[in-house]
Formats: sequence, structure tokens, C-alpha cells
Amino acid sequence: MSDQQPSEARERVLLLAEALFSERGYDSVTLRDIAEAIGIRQASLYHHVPGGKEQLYVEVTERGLQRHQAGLEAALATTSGIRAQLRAAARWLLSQPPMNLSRLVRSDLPAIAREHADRLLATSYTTLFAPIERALLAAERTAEIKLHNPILLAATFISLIEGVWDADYVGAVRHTHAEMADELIDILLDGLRPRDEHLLVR
Amino acid sequence: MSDQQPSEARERVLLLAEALFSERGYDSVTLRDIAEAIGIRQASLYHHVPGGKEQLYVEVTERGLQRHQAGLEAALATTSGIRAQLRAAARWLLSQPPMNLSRLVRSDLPAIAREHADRLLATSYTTLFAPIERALLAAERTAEIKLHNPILLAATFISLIEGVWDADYVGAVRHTHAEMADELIDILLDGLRPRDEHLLVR
DNA sequence: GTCTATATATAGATAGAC
DNA sequence: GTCTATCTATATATAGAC
Repeated sequence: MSDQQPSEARERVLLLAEALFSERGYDSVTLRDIAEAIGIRQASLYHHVPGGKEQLYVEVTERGLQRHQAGLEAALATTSGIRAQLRAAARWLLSQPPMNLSRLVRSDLPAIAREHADRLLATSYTTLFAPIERALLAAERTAEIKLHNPILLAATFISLIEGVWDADYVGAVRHTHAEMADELIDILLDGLRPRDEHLLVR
Repeated sequence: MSDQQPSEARERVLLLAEALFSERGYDSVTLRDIAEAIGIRQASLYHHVPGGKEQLYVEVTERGLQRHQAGLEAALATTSGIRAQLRAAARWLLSQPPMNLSRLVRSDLPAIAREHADRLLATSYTTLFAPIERALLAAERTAEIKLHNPILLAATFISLIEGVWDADYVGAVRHTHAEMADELIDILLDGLRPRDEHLLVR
């Protein structure tokens, strides 16, 4: 579904829609908001997305998830050692519009057709959690880390890193996003309690 | 502002409004949703909240934040040792409708009047972050933990624990919320990397 | 305290000109 | 590919009866 022929103008619609939906969510963003961001009229959007708001949302969200899968798998593959891998994954996540799984699942998906919501939810697992989960399980096999609940941890990692965006709103941003992400990854791996080790692996 | 005399019926309005706003956010919840959940007509809400939707949202959110401050401070005060304190705080957080700071800040606050948004944002810091931050700083003084960025960590803790709610949607819930929260706190304190310690403090 | 009826605003969507 | 004009549905909000 939704196999429009690509075009410069259509791509611009998808990009700005994705940015706005990612920022405020499905219900809060109006088609007029999107059109205004582009510099066209609301009715003109229907030329590019005949299915209207819901098609637009589903299409950009699905596309974003697929992009995340590719980006995460690439990030995790280009390095070795779970710390470096998680840092690379974090950099990827921070280079993209956040997915905000919590809002996705509670606000956005309930607002669209069940069939679309079900598919997006399933895709979220495959594209976001599964790559992280695989990297964590691999690191467990090499005894780098100890794992109890890989799925929970994968989901936690994503929301942990995406939470860095919120620092902009809350204020007190003395660090870059990458620095904050690295710090959180260090805490995740090493813990807050002091370690007395003779060789600090960093 | 908003000092209606309390009543059974009004309290019911506030409680159900809080539950729905907490679940789906300001824009996604209509006054009809709230009225329907109560079992009355939409127009009847205006008897209890003459200021309409925005007043209702601001009032329940502010009230929820104040309740969180009291609950968190009580939880943190009744125990000693940062692990037990964080567990108590987590149990409190999971006993309440989640605040979802990320959605609050990006979707909900931009939808209401600036003055209200500004006050709610400031209150969020005082009521949610500050209590956690103080507990973390106290634990640093007793050398229980090492801290780099207390504010970031306080915010991270909140969203970490509230993220436990999302496990219900994503599936694979083999554990209770409290168990998952405890596991995340253990990871936060001890880290995923194995420790070889002779006395494991748990 | 809740109702019906309705005013008003805004959102998504369609038709057809350019 | 974008426009104007407009339809339809839905949301907030108001007026006044019970």
C-alpha cells in the first residue's frame, strides 16, 4: 500500500510530517500545521497523500521504523564491544526524530485503524527492540554483561537514549546530547555504585 | 485560582479526567470521553469546571504533581540506603497515573496557555525531580554512589520507572511492575557488567 | 447536579479551476 | 502541483429547563 511515485514535493511533505508527528504526536498535529510548515495549503496535501491524515501518519511512521532498523543494525555492526556498540546505536537514535514508544502506544496507535496500529506495533518490535536485543544477547554470550530480561532492557535502552531529547525542555543542558547519552550508557554498564577494579575497561 | 468547593461528584470528574489525560494526553482526550467515562453528558462537566477543558487539565495535572511530591518525599524518607529508597520511590510512582514528562513537555504544555504551561513545567521540577535529586546527592555524600549529573539522573530515574507501564503494551510481561522496577534499579546501581565482589549488598 | 438544545470554532476531506 | 471554495463531522462552550 501507499506506493505513490516519489517526487521532490512529496518527499518534502513526508519529511515535515514526520518531524511534526514525532514532536507532538498524531492528534496534536493538524494537516494545516503540516501544510503551513511546508508553505502550501492544507488541501494540497491530498495530492501527495490521497488517503489523508491517517495514511500520512502510517506511512512516515513505518518508513521511520524501517530506517531505524537499518541505522541501528549498521551502528551495532561497525564496532565491537557492547559499550562501543551502544554508543554507536545512541548516536544513530539521536540523529533521527524520536519515536517515543510510550506516546506511540498509548496515544497515537489508539487513534488510528486497528489494522494499521497492529502492524506498526509489530514493526516497532522488529525494527527497534530486536536489533538492540540481539546485541545484548551477544554480549551476554561473551560474558561482557549479565542479562535477566533482554526485551525489557532493549526497550529501556531506547527510551533512555531518547529521553536525552527532553533535557532541552527541562533546562540545565550543560552537555551535548552525545555526552549525556554516553554518560547514561556508562551508568547502564557500570552502575552508580563505585567499583574498585584494577583495570577499568572504558 | 480554581478553588471550587469539593464534592463527591466533582472529585469523580477530577479522578477520571486525570486517568484519561495521563493515558492519552491533552489533545487526544475529549470532554465527551471524560463525561462518558463518568456516565454524564459533556455539558455537565462545566458545572464542576467552569473554565472548561484547559482548567480541568491544569487542575488535575497540578494536583497530581503535588501528590507526587508528597508521595516521593514520604517514600524516600521512610527507608535508608539508596537502593531501598529508590525502590520505595518506584512503588509510589507505579501506584499513580504516570506523568510522562516527555509527552507533557512536547505535546500537552504547548497546547495550553503559556502562563499555565510555564507554571506546570516549573512545578514538575520541584515535585518530581528535586526529591529524587536530593536523595541521590545524599547517597553521594555517604559514598554509596558516584554522581556526575544529578538532574539528568533524577529525570532518567522517573522515566525509567514510568517506562515499566509500557511493558503492558509491548507484550512479554512475565513479571509484575514492581519486579521490573526493582530489576531496573539494580541495573542502575550495579550495572550490567559483572562485579566480582565478596559481599553483595542487596 | 445533570439535562437538552444549540452556538461557534476547527478539523479532515472533496470538487474543480489554474 | 497548488489553489480557492466548501462540505461534513466533531469539539469546546453557552443558555436555560428540571
